[in-house]
Amino acid sequence: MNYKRHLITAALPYANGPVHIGHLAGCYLPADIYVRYLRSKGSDVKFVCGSDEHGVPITIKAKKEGVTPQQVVDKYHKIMGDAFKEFGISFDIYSRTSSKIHHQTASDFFKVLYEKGSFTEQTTEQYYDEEAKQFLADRYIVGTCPKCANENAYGDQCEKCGTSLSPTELISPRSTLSGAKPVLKKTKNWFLPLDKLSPDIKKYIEQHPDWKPNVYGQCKSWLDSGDGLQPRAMTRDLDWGVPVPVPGAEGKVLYVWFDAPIGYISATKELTSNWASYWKDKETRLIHFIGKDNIVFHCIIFPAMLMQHGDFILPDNVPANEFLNLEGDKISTSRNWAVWLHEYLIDFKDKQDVLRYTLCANAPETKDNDFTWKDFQAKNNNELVAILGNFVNRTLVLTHKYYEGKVPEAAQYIKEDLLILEEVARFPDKIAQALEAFKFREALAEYMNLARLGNKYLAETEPWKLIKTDAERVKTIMNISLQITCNLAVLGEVFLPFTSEKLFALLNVNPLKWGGAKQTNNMPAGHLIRKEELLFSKIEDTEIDIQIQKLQAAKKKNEEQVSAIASAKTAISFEEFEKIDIRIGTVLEAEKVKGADKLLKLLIDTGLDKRVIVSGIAQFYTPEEIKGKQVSVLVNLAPRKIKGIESQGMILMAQNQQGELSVVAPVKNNVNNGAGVK
RNA sequence: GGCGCGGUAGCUCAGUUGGUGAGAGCGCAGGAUUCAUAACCCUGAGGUCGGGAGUUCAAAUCUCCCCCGCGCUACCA
Repeated sequence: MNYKRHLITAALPYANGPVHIGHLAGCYLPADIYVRYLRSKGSDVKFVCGSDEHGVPITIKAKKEGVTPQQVVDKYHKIMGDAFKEFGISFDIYSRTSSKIHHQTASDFFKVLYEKGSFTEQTTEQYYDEEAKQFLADRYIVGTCPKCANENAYGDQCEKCGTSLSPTELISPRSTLSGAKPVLKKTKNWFLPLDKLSPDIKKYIEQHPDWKPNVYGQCKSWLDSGDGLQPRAMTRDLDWGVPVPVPGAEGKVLYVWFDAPIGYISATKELTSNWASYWKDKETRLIHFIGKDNIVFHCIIFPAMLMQHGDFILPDNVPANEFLNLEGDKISTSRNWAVWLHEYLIDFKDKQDVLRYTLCANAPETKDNDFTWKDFQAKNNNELVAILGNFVNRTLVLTHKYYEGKVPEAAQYIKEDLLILEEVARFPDKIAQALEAFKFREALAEYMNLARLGNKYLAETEPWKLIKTDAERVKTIMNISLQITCNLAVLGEVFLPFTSEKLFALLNVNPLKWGGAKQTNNMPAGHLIRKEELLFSKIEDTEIDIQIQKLQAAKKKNEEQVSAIASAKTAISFEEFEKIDIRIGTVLEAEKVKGADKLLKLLIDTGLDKRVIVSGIAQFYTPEEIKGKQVSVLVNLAPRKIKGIESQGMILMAQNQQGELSVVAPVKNNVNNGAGVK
C-alpha cells in the first residue's frame, strides 16, 4: 500500500532512570534509522516520543529520595532527552506524560470509552494502608519472598530471585508508606474487557502475518493460549497520574499503561496542529518501535483501546526487538549492570556513531544478543576505521596529493569503471529494501559493502602507480572514488549521522537526499574539497579494559550486597511458638505432580499418620533422592488443595541466597518418626 | 507442565513453495601491496546446519520425540 504519511513512535521511556545501550539498541536506534531513511526519501513523517512519567515506581523513588514525583520525572526527563539528543535520535518532539496536553488527551480518551460503555466496573479487594489512608499498589507493599526469603520483595515481584508475585503471596506484608500491616479493603475500578474484545483483536492481529515472527507469535500466544485475554484494570488507586474523569473515581488515576500509549497522541498534538491527519487518516502509516517487553501493550491493549475509541487508525506494524545483554548478563538498572549513555559520552567523547554502529550491527533483531566491549572495539577498529574510514581517507589524501583538493574530471570511463558505477548506483535501493523490511543489520552491512567496493576499486586500479604512467586515467579513478565517498555520506546519514555530517563538510558539499546516491556525479569537476581528517580513530585496549573493570566493580558490589542476611522477624511469645507442631517424618513415596514444574507429591509417615503433602521442591530434589529421607513436617498447618491434590501440612526447607532448597532433618539417626521438633 | 520465539563456521548472523558441492561479515592462516590509522586487496582453512527417528529419488528446509537459551503462563503454605 502507498501511504501518504508516516507516524513513527518510539516507546516512551520510563522516567525513573537514565537511558542505557539496551534501550538504544532495542528501540530508539532502529526507529531513528527508519525515520531518517523516510525523511531522506522525502516522505511526510513525524517521529514522536516522550517520557512516561506516571505509575507507582516513580512515586516510590520520590519517597525514597525525599522529593516529589514531579521532581523525579523532571530530573530524568531532562537526562533522557539530552541523551537521545546527543546520540542523534531525531525525534520531531520529545514530550512527556505529565504535560497538561497529555492529561487532557488521556482524560478525554478515557471519557469517550466510558461514555461508550467500553469499560466494566469491578470491585476487588486490595491492600489498604489504614495509617496512610490509601490503597497500596503492588509496588508499595513489601514483605518476605515466599521463594527466596528476601525480606524486601515487592508485591509484584521479588527483585532478588526474579519471581513474579502477587501481594497476597508475601509473607508478613507491610506498607512502604507507613510500615503498617496492610488490610484488604474493597475498591472499584474500571476494566477493559479484553476477553470480549478478543475476536476483534484477533482479527486485527491476523491481518498482519507479515509482522516479525517474535511479535506475531507472541500475540497469537496471548490470544490463543489458556484462558485467552483477561479483563484488565485501566484505573488504579493512586494519587500520581491522570485523574479518572468520571464520577465516583476520587483518588484514582488512569493505569499507567492506559495513559502511556495515549502519550503518542498527545505528543503529536503538541507537535503539530495537523496532528489529526497523522492519527485519523487511513492513509497514514502508524509504526511503533518498542522492545519485546512492550509487545502486549502495543499489539493488543493499545489497539483495543483505539478500536473502542473508534476515531483512530491502528498500528500497521510493531517491529519489536528482543533484548540486548551486556557481557553475558542481563542488563539491570538496579544492579547497575549497564552502559549508561550519559557515561559513555564522557568516556568516548564524540564517538556516538561508533556506538550507533555497534548497536545496529549487533541489534537483537531476531533473538537476544550480547554486547561486549571487545566486540565494540573490534567493530570500531576493524570495520569503521579499517574499511569505511580508511577508504575515505585514501580518497581524500590522494585527491589532495594529485589535484590540490580539486575534484578531477572523469575524462573517459573504461569498462570496469562503468561496472563499478552501475554497482554503486544500486546501493540506495538495496539498502532501502532491507530498511523497509526492518532488517537494520543487513542494511548496515550493505552500507559497509559500498565502502568495501571503494577499497577494492582503488586496490585494483592502483592510481598511485598509474600516476607515473597514465595521469589522465588517474583523474577518472579519483573522480569515481570521490563520487563513492559522497554517496557514502548520503547513505550514511541514516546510520551514522555525525560521520555523515563530517563527511559532507570534508567534501564541502550540501547534504543530499537518498535518491541522490543513485547518481554518480554528485561531485562536479573542479570542486574544492577540504583537507582530510580522520573519520574514526582506533580504540586501544586500555580504554576497553577500563570499561570492563568498571563492570567488574559493579558486579563485585552486587555480590557484596546480596550476601546481606535478612534481619530477624518481630518477636513472638512462647505461647505463640507452642502453637506450631513440627514432627519428624519419613518420605515413603514421592512423585512429580503432573502439569507442574516445581511440585512433588509426597507420602509421609509422620509417626501420627501417613499423609500426602505437596511441596514445591521438584527443582531441587528428584523423587528418587527424597524418597526414604527424614524430613521435618509442620503437621498442624491447615490443609490446602494444590493442583487438585489436598496437601496436609508442609515440609520445612532451608533456603540459600540463590533460592536453592535443602531438607531440614535430624543429623543423628536416633530420631523416630513422630518425634517433636522444639 | 502449556504456549511463543530462537539454537547454522571461533564470534555476529543470511539461508524454508525441500534439489546446482551450505553462505556473508569479523576473527584466524598464507600471499600480494604501499595511496591509506601495520590499514586495504587476493587466497585459504574452518561447519555431525542442537540431538535422534521418520517421510522423500532428494531435508538446514516437512513430521514426530528429546535437549538447550529467551519470554509469557500454571503450580510453589
